[in-house]
Amino acid sequence: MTQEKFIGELEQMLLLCVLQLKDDAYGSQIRSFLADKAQRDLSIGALYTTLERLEQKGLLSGRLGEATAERGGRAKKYYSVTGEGRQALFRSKAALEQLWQSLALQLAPQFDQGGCTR
Amino acid sequence: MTQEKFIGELEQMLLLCVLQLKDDAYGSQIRSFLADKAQRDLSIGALYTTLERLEQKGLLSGRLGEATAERGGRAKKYYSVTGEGRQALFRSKAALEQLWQSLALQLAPQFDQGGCTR
DNA sequence: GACATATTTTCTACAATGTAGATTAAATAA
DNA sequence: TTATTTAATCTACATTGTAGAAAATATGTC
Repeated sequence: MTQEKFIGELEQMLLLCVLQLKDDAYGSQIRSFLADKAQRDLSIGALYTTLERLEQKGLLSGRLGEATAERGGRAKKYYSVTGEGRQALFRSKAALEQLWQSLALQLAPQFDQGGCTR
Repeated sequence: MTQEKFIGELEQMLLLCVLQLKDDAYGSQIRSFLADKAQRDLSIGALYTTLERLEQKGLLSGRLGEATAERGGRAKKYYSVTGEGRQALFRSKAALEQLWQSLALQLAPQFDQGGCTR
């Protein structure tokens, strides 16, 4: 293939959530985190479908939680971002950032690209 | 509706391109701009389909170019970003940015959110 | 142990967005 | 009128976004 594949906006966000939740990145935590930090409310189904797809693409890896949980309910599935996932994330960030930077430059050409003005 | 609709990643990018190209935002220009600034190569079809959808959603408005062009070929269709388009764009930016900011904070808690370290 | 309850994931289905190739339209040039 | 040029539209399909219902699997209770 000649061009890298791009990941969707929600995929980017979920990758970021998992990255930040570290050892506590599973379904409902991820969902709350996203709602809290980005004001984006997902249904359960929407969440898991996307997590599953990210795993299939190799951008996330999932492992089942310990069997000896001190609570009721099914075992949690913990996710972590793979190296490939990190790459995809930073690539997406870079692409969007370059466009925003050009815009900032156009609006205020007296500032340099670093964007630090204080 | 209870939650604002989100726009796709490519939609964001095209909105940004149109914003920056100002009075010269039409098909092939937009396409070159995107390829140049964000290293994202789109087919003709992919480009116009997305522009068309953005127009239908009211995030872009299009008008046909002047009939008295000094060249061969069909009339250009110029686009501009509507107020609604601007809003959608900044909303998307904000959501993603908040997630990235949390991450930066986690990686380097000694720095404040402004991110300026020089 | 059967049954309620709690917690979390999977299944099924459809809508929206991303993508490309071929075709059409509309202007000028020969 | 026939090329040539420039640009947009059409058609079709793949990928990503979204939600509601169902299933799985643990603990608590009688």
